[in-house]
Amino acid sequence: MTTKGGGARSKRSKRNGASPQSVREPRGEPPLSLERIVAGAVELLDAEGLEGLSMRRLADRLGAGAMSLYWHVANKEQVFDLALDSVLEYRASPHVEPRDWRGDVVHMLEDWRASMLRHPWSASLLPRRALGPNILARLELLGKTLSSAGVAQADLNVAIWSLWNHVMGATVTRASFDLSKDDQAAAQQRLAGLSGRYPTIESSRLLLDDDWDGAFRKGLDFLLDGLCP
Amino acid sequence: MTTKGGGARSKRSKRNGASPQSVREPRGEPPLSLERIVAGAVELLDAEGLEGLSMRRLADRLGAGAMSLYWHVANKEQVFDLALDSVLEYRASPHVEPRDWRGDVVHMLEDWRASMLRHPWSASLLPRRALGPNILARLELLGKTLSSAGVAQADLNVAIWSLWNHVMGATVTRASFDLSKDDQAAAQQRLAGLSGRYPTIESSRLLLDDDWDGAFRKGLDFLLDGLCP
DNA sequence: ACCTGAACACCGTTCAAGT
DNA sequence: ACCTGAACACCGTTCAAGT
Repeated sequence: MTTKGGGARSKRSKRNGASPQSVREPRGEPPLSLERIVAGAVELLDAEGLEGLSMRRLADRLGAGAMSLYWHVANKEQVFDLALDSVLEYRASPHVEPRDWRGDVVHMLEDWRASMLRHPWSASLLPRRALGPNILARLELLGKTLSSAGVAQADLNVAIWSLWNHVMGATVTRASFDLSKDDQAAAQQRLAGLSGRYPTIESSRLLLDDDWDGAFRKGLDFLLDGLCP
Repeated sequence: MTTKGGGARSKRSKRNGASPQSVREPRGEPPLSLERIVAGAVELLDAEGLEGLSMRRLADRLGAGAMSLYWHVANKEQVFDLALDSVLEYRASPHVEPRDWRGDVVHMLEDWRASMLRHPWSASLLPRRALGPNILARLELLGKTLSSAGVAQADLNVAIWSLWNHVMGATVTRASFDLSKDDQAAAQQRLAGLSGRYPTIESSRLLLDDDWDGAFRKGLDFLLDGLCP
């Protein structure tokens, strides 16, 4: 009777007595495609976080038998990879004039960060073996912009990775700190309690500063200053 | 009989003599302290990676009953937090002269990165709610150095986080890419196959460039240039 | 071609019980 | 104070079998 938990969890469970299928849309069972799987995974991740995604729960949510996913997908890893890339699609603005390259870069990276913060699980997932097409497209656009802004070919990869690092580091840090404001306050408390062990970051209130957007933007400016003097 | 697997493992396997790992000290069972748990966790993580650490396997490795860990530790999360911090202890060099602050910062951050790369699992663990004493000590030292180098109080937190981001981003990226040289080559292959879809990063060989140390160092220099013009 | 349940080998954690 | 096994509610994945 292990299905009881899963069944109860899935929305609108009407006494699922002897129903052959888990409860799904009252009508029109959809056909279970790769797209539906990925979309469902993103929904589930948004709702329950990284830990909340299991193959069984995902299948249940899609109204499919527990093991049906494995026809469309090799394993759970792949579901993660696909969900991650799907969330990083970049809808570039029409963007007629290649005027302000610096503004372009800032905009691209702020959009990148914002996309990930909209799905906080993506942050801890990103530095991943599989770089999907959307991630590659973002890297390509970044590289192209930097290149046309005059970054030397020899410095290009370093510049790309440095900006990538800034986005990843800032996003991952923010996503994990944001989830626990209380812990944050507790940490600062602890700092204070240890009176004098960490005087600098205590007095700068490093752990309480929650202007993440500003810090991201200012840090990015510093980095771009160094990259393109 | 789901216990069969676990039972067979924990019964101090007398017959599977060739097992290099699960065998414990034949004599003198030690007393199972917090320190031993943390040390064992680090060993297990080093040997088997993030997925390889389970409470049961850890207990087995320590020669303890499966559930004994829970007397010393609240849950698995805490084991992760403790293992992570334990790996980030900073043995600062005596360091008499506060001469070259820039060199000091570079040294600190390279040590930080090296410590994490020695235990690749730590990279994907770090941006974590609990900042242990060793992590805080590193942040403190970094802040102090920057501050005494003349970074304005108003910019201090931004500077610290930017450098943190660089270390975290670079380390996580490197740790995950390093684990899959083949995938990396395959990715570049794929890039080439898509002829023209990603021309810039294809021609810069972004995915094949494996001078991680150099990229980290150069990116850090750019960042420091921007931070302290 | 697509989906399925049963089965296998695991998990983390609780708990009453042992010493 | 410290440790234990059994039990509970889960996992990912394989596989023979269904349609």
